[in-house]
Amino acid sequence: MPQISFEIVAQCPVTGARAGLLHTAHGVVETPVFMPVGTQATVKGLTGRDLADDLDVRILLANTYHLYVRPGPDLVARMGGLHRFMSWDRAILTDSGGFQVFSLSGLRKISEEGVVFRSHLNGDLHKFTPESTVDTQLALGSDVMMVLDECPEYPVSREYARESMERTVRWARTAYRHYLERIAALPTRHALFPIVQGSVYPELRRECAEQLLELDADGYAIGGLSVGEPRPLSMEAVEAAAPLLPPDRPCYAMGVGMPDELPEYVARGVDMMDCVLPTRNARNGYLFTAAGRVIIKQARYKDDPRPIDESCGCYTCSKYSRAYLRHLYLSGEMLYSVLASRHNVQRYLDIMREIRHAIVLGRLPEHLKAVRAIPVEAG
RNA sequence: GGACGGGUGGGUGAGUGGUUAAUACCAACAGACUGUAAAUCUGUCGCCCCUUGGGGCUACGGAGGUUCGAAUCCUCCCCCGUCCA
Repeated sequence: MPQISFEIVAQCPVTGARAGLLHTAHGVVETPVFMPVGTQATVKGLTGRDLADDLDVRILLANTYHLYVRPGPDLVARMGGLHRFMSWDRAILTDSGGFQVFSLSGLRKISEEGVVFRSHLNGDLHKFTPESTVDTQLALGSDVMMVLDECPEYPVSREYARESMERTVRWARTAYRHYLERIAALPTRHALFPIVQGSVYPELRRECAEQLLELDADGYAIGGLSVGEPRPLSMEAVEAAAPLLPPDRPCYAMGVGMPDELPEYVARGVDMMDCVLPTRNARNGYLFTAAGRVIIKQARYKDDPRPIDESCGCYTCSKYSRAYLRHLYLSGEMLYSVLASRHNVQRYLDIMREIRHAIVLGRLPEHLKAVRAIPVEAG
């Protein structure tokens, strides 16, 4: 019995891109969707009011590894689960910690049973297994859980990519078996997505996708993207895997991407994405607009009275000038991060709404053509 | 008037004979960031020239001097601070 369901409302006849509705235990999500990243049970700089009432975010992402090492799944469970703990009653997807296998590579050791981590906070040793990460995510109360995977770096040899991919498939089977046992006894609904790996090798991607199909999961993810590889190779990896995944289930491209990449992934069959870029780049002075980037610290914006993006309806753009935001940035004021993050997340959500709208109207090819013409630098 | 202390590149401030166009931090300017060890990190930062690497010029309050060589030592002068008259 499905834990979440996916309803396709429109499909692009040219690309096959879909507009859909993802029904979760915590509400309905319009797809294609961008999920803001709230690693530590918070989207940095944004309140629940910003996210829900203002930006109308329907699903966000949290991280199992980070919440595991602090404050710990037991505490979160005691506080009523992650939704109640962070006061977010909409959907939550949790990453398994698989990405940390990659990003904290100096602090971990991979074996067949799982990964042994050294906590980046205090050096304590922790072991993550396919089963334990399911349990941890269930303790958090995640709506969409991810299997533990290994996200290999780039470049990686074909040999290691295969070895790693095959281990990820074995982990996914183990996790799934455990998951099915656990949810049978639960009244709540939690999906578990396997993750397609295989680095930049299309045949490994295909092989991985085919093997994961046997799990008959509610949705599938494509991982290992944007780990340093040239963008065309990311696209190739998705092109290899996405067509093999079940057409009636959501496809989630993990950890992507830049604004110009989002429609490209959707056009290749992706329904869900997440990325730290809108929030991290906001804090680092890099703002996204419909007309290209604005690096707010640049001297050219010193006395620019315009909003970040004249076509944006967000709170920041309705109230504040580039000159003011630049001043806040250079002064190191925390309000800068708040206002910039709100704008960048708005931009990402708008990008997804525009894509969805284009699919529903049957105009995705025209939309793709238009967005490909957006310059790098805003005026 | 006297006694100390001090004057260094946009700022603060190291450096007390060569390896110093001069540490570091700040500012300024530019860049990176993709399932967040990130409110982080990197580069440039006297002028001119040959587009690697290098060459030339000007620089540590001012003027002289000692020395193969001075931001660094000596002399005088000018400023600033503290203290004593």
